[in-house]
Amino acid sequence: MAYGIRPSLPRVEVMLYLLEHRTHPNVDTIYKDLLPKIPSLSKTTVYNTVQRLSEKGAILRLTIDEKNVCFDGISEPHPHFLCKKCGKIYDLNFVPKANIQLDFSEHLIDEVSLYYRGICKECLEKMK
Amino acid sequence: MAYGIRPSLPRVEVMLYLLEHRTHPNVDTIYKDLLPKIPSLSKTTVYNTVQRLSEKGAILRLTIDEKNVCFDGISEPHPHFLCKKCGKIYDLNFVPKANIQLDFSEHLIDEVSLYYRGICKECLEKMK
DNA sequence: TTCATATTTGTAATCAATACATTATTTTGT
DNA sequence: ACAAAATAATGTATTGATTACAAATATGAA
Ligand SMILES: [Mn+2]
Ligand SMILES: [Mn+2]
Ligand SMILES: [Zn+2]
Ligand SMILES: [Zn+2]
Repeated sequence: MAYGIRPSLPRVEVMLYLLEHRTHPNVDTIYKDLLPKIPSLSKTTVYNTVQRLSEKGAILRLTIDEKNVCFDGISEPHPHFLCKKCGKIYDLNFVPKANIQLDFSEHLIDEVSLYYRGICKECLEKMK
Repeated sequence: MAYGIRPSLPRVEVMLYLLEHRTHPNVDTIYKDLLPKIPSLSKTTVYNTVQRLSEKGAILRLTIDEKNVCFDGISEPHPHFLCKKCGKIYDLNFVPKANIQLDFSEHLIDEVSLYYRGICKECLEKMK
């Protein structure tokens, strides 16, 4: 599987799930969706797996939703938008320029998250 | 208190606490620190208060720490840094330029968060 | 095969956050 | 000032995401 992770069945399936479902799901959603395919799967394994995958840099861990952590199979940093109405998380496909300005704080930075919140296009149209 | 919030004792004290303690505390910390001064305070009141203050725009609600929500008495948006070693949250005092580029996604955006994570200056020095 | 290691599983525990009912305080109208 | 209504605070119970932990299973090297 690369990233120095042994490609067990749950790990491969979680990784594939995240690559195929670009919805930024949480652990519970991943678990429920994979259970039919892997009946022996336990939720703890999903927790273990996303933990491992994210610490190795294979997936992104999002804290945009304060209810629970969400995950993204695309590990290149990119901005996200959370709709406060429907709860969906969208990708925003531009590269934030802010990342570059970090020289003068002397912390060692290894992660950047850019989060936007508001009402999504779809919800706006329903409200008209 | 302005922001259309009736200035009850707990509300004033929570607001003052956040203005005086620039540590981005969570509810439990606010509660424990104010309890000696307001012995009747309940944690539910602190939850209610930060909820009210943040929805009125008087304080910032941070989701940088996946364990719990943290709060900031400075309500102007500014970037934050979380140290993965010691857990401290620092202000980064530059204005991110990324915010401006949001035209072409047609969502209605009312909140922007820019979060950095890594190892803070202090922890780096201890490790030497 | 055998042993050591890594992984998975299931259950129990933790703990932040919320729900809700009760009490207290403040405001409004008289 | 008084009564009624509205708002706020409190305490307890509950929810629900996440973690801890121990037992079972699978993997890989020797
Ligand atoms: Mn994404
Ligand atoms: Mn701050
Ligand atoms: Zn929406
Ligand atoms: Zn630190």
